[in-house]
Amino acid sequence: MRNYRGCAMPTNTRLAVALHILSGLAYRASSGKGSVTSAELAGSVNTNPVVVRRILGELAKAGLVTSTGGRGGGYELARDPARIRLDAVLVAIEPEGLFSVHENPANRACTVSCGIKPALGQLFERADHALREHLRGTTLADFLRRVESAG
Amino acid sequence: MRNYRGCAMPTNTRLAVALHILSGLAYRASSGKGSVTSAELAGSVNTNPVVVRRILGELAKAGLVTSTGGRGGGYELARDPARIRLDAVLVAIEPEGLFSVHENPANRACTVSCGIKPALGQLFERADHALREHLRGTTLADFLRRVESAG
DNA sequence: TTGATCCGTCACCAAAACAGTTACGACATC
DNA sequence: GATGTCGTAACTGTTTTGGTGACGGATCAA
Repeated sequence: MRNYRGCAMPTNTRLAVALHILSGLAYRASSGKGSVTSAELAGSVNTNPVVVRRILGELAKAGLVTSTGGRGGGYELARDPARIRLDAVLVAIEPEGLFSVHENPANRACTVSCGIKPALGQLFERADHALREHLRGTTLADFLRRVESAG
Repeated sequence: MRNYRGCAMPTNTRLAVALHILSGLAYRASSGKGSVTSAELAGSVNTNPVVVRRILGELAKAGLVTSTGGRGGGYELARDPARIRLDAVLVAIEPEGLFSVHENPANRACTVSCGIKPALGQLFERADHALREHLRGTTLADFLRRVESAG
């Protein structure tokens, strides 16, 4: 599908890249190896190490990964892949939720205009919650198994 | 929250505007009046009539509204608000789903890189489905009641 | 101590999408 | 025919994203 400007949809690939990175870390952890550098991960994702480090920075802030600097340094999962639920990844990457209410000031003469914002806020909050609940049912270990069986 | 560039999140307001517009049409329908012009709706949303018409074009393609040109023309709901489920609105506005897989070519030497795309595709498809199922539980009539009680 | 890595972050660029605006043709109604 | 409305094109400005180079600071090995 194309939008009215004839361009493809936007939709971030940042969640996809985050899951790719985390799968790489989980895969490496299952092999018993130590930390992984941003350059190695960038080679797997086929992008630039800085892009990988930016996303890893958000995952680190959320407590999902840890990093060590210097020679032999890199990134590791902060805990076992079976204890990382995918809703935590979504929250780390998109902390504000997926939908947003328009900021346009309300037209005081219009009933709909005056009531729309709280109604939308409640609707979007519940929709985000439903999405997170769904993702909560899958762990990173589950996801890695699907990646390995798909390859 | 702010992202790495210090800017606010993106996230379309197009779904919010679409629900605002549809609420306006449903509200007018409940008053027994006829069609509503894009200029009237733009006054409620506080935006430009062309922005409203663009979104209404997508809703019309999805069969949710109809339009009539010429003097006295405008937009009307295609069916009763109690028979419009909000998942249909999401599909009309975001037909490709909310998430997308990165297009970077796979690194053949990497197990994760080779298996990530089908795994992400399946995960995102199921997440979108869960979200649509949630929205399916609310009709435009339900939503309008919340708008009216919130005002 | 020195050097080699590696993270963390900044600055910059190009591509893409959205919101807003003006304009104009097509069409229906009066 | 005049009026009013949709449908759409073109353009601008703002914002986000992805990609790239650069550099300081931290860490580790020799």
